[in-house]
Amino acid sequence: MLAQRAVTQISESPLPFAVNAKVGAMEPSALIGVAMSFGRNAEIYAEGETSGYVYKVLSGVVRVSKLLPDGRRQISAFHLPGEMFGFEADAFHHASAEAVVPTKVVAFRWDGTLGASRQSANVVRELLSLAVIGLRHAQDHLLLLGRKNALERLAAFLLEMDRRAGSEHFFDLAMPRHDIADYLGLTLETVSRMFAELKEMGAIELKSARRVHLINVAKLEAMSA
Amino acid sequence: MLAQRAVTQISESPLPFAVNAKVGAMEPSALIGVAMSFGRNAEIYAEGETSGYVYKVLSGVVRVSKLLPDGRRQISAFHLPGEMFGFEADAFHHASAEAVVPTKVVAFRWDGTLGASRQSANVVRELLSLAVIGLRHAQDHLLLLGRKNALERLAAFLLEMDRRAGSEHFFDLAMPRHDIADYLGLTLETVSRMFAELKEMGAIELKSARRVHLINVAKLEAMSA
DNA sequence: CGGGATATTGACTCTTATCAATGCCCGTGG
DNA sequence: CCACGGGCATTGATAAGAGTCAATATCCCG
Repeated sequence: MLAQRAVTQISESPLPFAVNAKVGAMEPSALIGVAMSFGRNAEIYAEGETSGYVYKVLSGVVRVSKLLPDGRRQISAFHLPGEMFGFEADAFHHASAEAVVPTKVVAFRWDGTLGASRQSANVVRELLSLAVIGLRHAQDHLLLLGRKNALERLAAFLLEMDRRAGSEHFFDLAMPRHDIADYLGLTLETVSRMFAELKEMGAIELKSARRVHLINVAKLEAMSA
Repeated sequence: MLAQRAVTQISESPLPFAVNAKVGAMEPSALIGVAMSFGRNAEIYAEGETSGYVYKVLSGVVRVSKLLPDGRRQISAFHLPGEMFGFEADAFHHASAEAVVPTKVVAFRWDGTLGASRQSANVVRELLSLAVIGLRHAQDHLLLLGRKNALERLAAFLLEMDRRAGSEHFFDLAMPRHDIADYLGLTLETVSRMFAELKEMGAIELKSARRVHLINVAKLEAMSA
């Protein structure tokens, strides 16, 4: 259960550097970033910890999750290179973030409570745009968790991953079945069975457990509800 | 099924007025607002419609929801007086908003895509703060929908409503069982059964179906997981 | 090539959904 | 003032979907 936590937290090269390594579209260009590396399953920040930074993924994949006291976990999002995460309204993290695979991020100092115009207006505008996009993703995911069945959830997940990987209909999943299950609100066994079902229906093929080939995208879209 | 839609959309007094009717904490003080009234179940905006405004609740209750093609619905949030809703990253609404009870809102012109500094930096900062708070609520709700059982969901819902009503442990629910069910990802029958169970456990009392009295808050908190 | 983590598959259980009947409350009109 | 009617809520019986527990199977990685 806890084998997932605290493996290798390799915090590397805390060399402040001005931001010009543009990976995605948005860039808080007025902020100073610190590059950091994390090994597989390493914790980037934990729920309850004091915040003070926003993060941008340079390479790898990050999962943001919340835990119940008894260990049940819900992953709210996977973040791919170019995406930002870690926004908080107050001084504390209300979710935790971990590297799914070896991952590099840049941390930008950010005090959400900062009063006056200590930050450039453009940075704030960019962050607002990102936060609103995050809100939209969350609403979509609420619909998935609250109202879709297991097959619909997996179909939607595979389409989301495909789209974010470039819509080539052929991609590798960075995360294990357990993470997919915790993202989709299912058990890993059910996820596995739904993979089998999608295969039987001829909607997908699996080269290996992680290597996905979408055979019939239209069918997947129809069944993702 | 559709009896819920399009009852009375009373759009009243579209008199632009400078914002000084402070209802909540945040106020986009540089924006001009238009007051509007909506009857029970009236649509404030629909999914797919062009956006261009953010809204603030003056009185009443608003539900924001998304629908699947077959009619399954997920309510992502209920908004009470003082709260803002309707943020969009692009020109379209990705969810719909309706009045749960007769409701007054103020609509503020807002073009999220507005490039340069057409809006005051403070307004943007306030909206960012609100969006991040919305993100946090969404994460909590994802955990509820993905990982909590029916009883835990209802307990958490009642505690949320109590807190937002002033934590007097005695309040009226503005919404019917059907809306609670669609917020909690359950059926209305299950919601009703869980109310009965909470009563049997001595955690709550119901003066009527909508009038809730929290008898044992500690027990509710323990069981909301 | 071997071994541990990851994934699949099977048998069975349990929670919640579904379908259906009844009850309750409140506003309206006789 | 009381009876009626309609929306809303409760309760019951049964079914279905996903969870749980358990036994392999497979895939990397060293």
